[in-house]
Amino acid sequence: MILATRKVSGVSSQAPGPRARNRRGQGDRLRADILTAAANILDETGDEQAVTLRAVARRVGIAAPSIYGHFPDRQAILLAIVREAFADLAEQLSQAAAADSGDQVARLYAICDAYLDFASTHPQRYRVMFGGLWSAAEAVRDGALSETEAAELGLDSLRLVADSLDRCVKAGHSASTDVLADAVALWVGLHGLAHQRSLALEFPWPPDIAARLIDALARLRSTVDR
Amino acid sequence: MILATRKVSGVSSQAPGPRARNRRGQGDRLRADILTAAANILDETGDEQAVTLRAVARRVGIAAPSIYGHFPDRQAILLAIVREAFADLAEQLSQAAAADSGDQVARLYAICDAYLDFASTHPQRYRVMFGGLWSAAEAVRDGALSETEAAELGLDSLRLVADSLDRCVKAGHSASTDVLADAVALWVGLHGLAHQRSLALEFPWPPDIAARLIDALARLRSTVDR
DNA sequence: TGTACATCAGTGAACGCGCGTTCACTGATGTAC
DNA sequence: TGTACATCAGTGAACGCGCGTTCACTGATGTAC
Repeated sequence: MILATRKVSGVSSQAPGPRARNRRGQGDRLRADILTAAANILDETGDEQAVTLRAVARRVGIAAPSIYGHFPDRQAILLAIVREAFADLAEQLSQAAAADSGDQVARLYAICDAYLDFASTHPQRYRVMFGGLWSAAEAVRDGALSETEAAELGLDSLRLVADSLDRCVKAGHSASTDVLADAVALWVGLHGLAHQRSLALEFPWPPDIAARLIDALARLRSTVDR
Repeated sequence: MILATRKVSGVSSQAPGPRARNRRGQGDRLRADILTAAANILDETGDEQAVTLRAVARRVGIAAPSIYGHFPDRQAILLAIVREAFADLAEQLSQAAAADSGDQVARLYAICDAYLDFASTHPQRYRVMFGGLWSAAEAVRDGALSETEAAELGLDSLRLVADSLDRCVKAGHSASTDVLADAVALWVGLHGLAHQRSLALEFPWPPDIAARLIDALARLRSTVDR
């Protein structure tokens, strides 16, 4: 009985059973399974080091060397996760931006909220995206990531913020005179809040901290134009 | 000859020679040496995982088990580094605040600049302070750090910012109506910039990005009071 | 002034572990003839 | 329609490595008598 209990708890972090082999031509499915498993390990442990080839293999239910058919090495898995995470983030923001009600300030808010939501939904992944141990600089040095691609990584989000801020200015709701610079400032502020919150330390955040950052950095005029 | 060259390059990351044993009663010196060595490894590699007992011992020039006389385990070393780093940061900010010229805005700027300077001088250490793999939450869970102490970690800096902002308000230079909340927002903004810069990715920062954040978040009135 | 002895500040060898990676392989699946 | 065979999608055993930690120890240093 004790043994059985042990076994259950020991297996809890693994896939339910041995995995059925993919049919011919569908080998790429394993690639996707590897990525999800790795992302899950990351989200659960919050530790990049926990994403080992062997841990990933255990969870997927395959032998460790099977991974080499799909990724050249360990770093490639982490890089793929980060790439996917940035793509996810960009899509979430796009969706938030798509609901265009005509109220440009509401649209900017929706985008910023989506950003903060993404970070608080996947705090661990967010931390790794922005330089846990995985650092884009390192990946560039190793040649796993081109320099231009690295520079491009968070830029989609920034562009969306900048575009949205621009609309606010044009609609007369923002006093910004340098939209790009203010967009960068706003984005940095959002990142600061998102990152600090991702550390999961209790902190008595002012309830309106997000609005405070957004209003100030986007130089929004109050509703009753002052 | 080849062997000699190898030896030199192999030793390059270690202490110059074998270390002289401390005299009786001065055993605590080793503790300090261990900490500096660990901090240096961290600054050079930017990798918390590189701070291994054995790597630290190699650099100090002692045998690995000697560390146990001073630290109960590996985590204790990292925790001590982080504690020290936060104390350093607080002191830097205090020094910046001490030069009180009577111009409260200049004082606030000096404090903020000191914060950003600290981060750009020790980018790797800064990243670890704010949740590289070492996370305060983890240390609290393991009982290595009390909850109140963890909450206290960055608070000195925040208090200094809040106090300085308060002075600006009282001198009529800031329009803030909730000094604490705005101080938090300002601090979050500084952290966002400091952290993003610590990733060492090239990014076309607007030259006045810091001032932009500080002015907006501190709700500073322009020189010619608008 | 001499000496026995406790203490301090470490050392060296060894342990078991999980890791990334390599290697030669296997067996089912689809395809050419 | 049958069959030989290439290919695909993996496996299992093994390697060498550096790690954290434990253990029994050593030799210099200071101190009590």
